[in-house]
Amino acid sequence: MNQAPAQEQAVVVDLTAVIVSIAGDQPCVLVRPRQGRKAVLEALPSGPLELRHRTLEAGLRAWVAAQTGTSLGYVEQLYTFGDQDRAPDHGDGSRVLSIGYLALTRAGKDSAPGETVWRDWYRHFPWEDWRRGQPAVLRDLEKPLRRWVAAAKAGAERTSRKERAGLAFGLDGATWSDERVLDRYELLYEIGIVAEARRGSRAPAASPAEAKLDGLPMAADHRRILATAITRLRAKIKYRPVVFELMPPTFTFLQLQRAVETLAGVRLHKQNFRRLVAQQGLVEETDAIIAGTGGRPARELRFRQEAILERPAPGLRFRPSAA
Amino acid sequence: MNQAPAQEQAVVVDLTAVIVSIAGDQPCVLVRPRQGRKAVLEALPSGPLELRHRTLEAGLRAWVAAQTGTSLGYVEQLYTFGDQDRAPDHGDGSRVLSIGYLALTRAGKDSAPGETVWRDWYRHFPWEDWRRGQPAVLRDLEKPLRRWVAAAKAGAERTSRKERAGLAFGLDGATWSDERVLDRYELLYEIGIVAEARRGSRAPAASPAEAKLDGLPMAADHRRILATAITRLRAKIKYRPVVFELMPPTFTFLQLQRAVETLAGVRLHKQNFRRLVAQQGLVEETDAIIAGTGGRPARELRFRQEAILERPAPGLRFRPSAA
DNA sequence: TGATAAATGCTCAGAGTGAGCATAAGGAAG
DNA sequence: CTTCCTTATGCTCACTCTGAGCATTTATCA
Repeated sequence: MNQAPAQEQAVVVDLTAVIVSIAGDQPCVLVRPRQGRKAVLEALPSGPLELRHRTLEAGLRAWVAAQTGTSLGYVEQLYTFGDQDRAPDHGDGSRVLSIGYLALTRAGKDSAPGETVWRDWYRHFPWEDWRRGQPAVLRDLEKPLRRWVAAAKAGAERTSRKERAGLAFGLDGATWSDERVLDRYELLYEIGIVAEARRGSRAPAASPAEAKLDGLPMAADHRRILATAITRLRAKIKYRPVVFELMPPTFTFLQLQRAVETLAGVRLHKQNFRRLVAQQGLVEETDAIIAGTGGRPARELRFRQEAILERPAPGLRFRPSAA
Repeated sequence: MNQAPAQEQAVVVDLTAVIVSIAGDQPCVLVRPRQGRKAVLEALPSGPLELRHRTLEAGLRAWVAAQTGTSLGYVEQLYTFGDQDRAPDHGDGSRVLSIGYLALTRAGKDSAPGETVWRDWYRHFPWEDWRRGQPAVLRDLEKPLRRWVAAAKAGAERTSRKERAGLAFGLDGATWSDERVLDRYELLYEIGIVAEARRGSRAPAASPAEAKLDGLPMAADHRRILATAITRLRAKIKYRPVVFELMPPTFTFLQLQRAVETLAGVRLHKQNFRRLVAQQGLVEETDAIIAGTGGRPARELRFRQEAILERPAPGLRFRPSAA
């Protein structure tokens, strides 16, 4: 039992981290430039699972600290990726599993530890940012989406494609859901719009028109992992007070609202957001007042730690607003 | 790069399946008896990841089909478990990762494929079934829980323990949440009530009184994986129509309600459940009427497949009722 | 000093939800 | 056949939650 049987080849386990912070109005993710086949691509920090780490999460924290100098606060396992044809290629025929993690930190844009840099995640998902109304790309994506639907022969398959595309991208009267980030990315991958889908020369190269629709690609399947992370985070802020992991110790209502909007990619109704946060008891006022907000000074707030334990689901169950 | 460096020892990846079905009023999970050190324990079906499987899920489906004769319908990845001190011991010092999966099937209790058997999951979690009111074990668990709280020195630690125990088990005015299955199990593990916690002779053996409090243990960390699965499933039925994966093609409102109650371990208000399901458009009436329900005959229903695609979150957002 | 922007307070209509009353329609007991 | 029990179904009502938007207050800036 000590010797692996011949057919058991090496399985390599990578821990891959999506480390998120907010800088101004940008949701940032920590990436490391990596030389790809043709160009320099951005890669998520990742490292091998080592046996000395007693838990997976401890392993992740250890090498993130070593590699990027960042000490992680909130960490959550996302998903284990193991598709053979989408895994990073180590060139030796071994099977690679990536265990994806989501981590939240307050570290700002200025601190760019090691070779890493903070990048706005919407560069990789330009269709996900609705804060200034419907993104321009989205209008252009509609055509290839409909073409893909029409390409199926009429019947069940076409119906299914139509519903899938409609649901993911809010076509045909469906409403846009901020949480379907992964659905949308996977659909674009399947259609072949996303550059990663064409790597194994599985699909034809993008036409120049199509290339413009795609966001910035990432190394290996890292954009998929990032999509998974955004999906999870957007869902989670609605029922757990995780935004506060990204906030400074004190803040104003509007700053908190902007943080949520930044992550969710939507605008919220100011008074209702305020009411929601206040009545959930998630924050308490300090005795300070913050001036220079561009208008009437705001009360300074801080997160009430106790809130985590009080309510069953103390998140911010906001909904996008029209304005 | 072909040869693994010396410090890279073998990582073995197991796929572990929590296969759930409903038989009568029991939520069943497929288990296989396995000889433990002292007694026969129940183990979840699991098998190694093989390289020929192009995706993890395909691998899971393949060996579940081979081993248990069951063809899985709904499958969802749960979590990857890798804690060194809680992993199954293969006896060769290798690192074992288990990727847990949740699978739902209609297969009934009678079909016991291979060496496997269907077992009521509440045997492993007797404190989770509130369908006939507060479970008796729960009253008895309160004492050791409070002792554990009191054992911490006064201050932050004790406060934290008090809040954690209260939140998980609904003590001190907190309300019981059907979704905290994993929290509760992990807390009992930490306290040492759960037999698995004492395996590595880490904690003293249970007093006879304490042993009665514990549910039936499972092999390795399988009870933890099962707890994770129940947690996920209980959460998911509230926002996705997954119950229907466990239902026969046609059913009545009450049967559907009983299925949800079985999974969630709580009683629901009949008329409101009915209204909820109906107005969500999750079901449609067939033209049949089912007699012999013990009262007035019921309309026969079937799941509306289209419902999956219509609403953003077409689950059953029920809440426990008093009656 | 007036315009503008932000902070805060409050109202109001509607949808959604918990509880429970009331009626209908089978089956079993007498 | 009548009565009682059980489940199926319909409907009401009080309340809470939420989306929207009006109104005021208090800074900053031209």
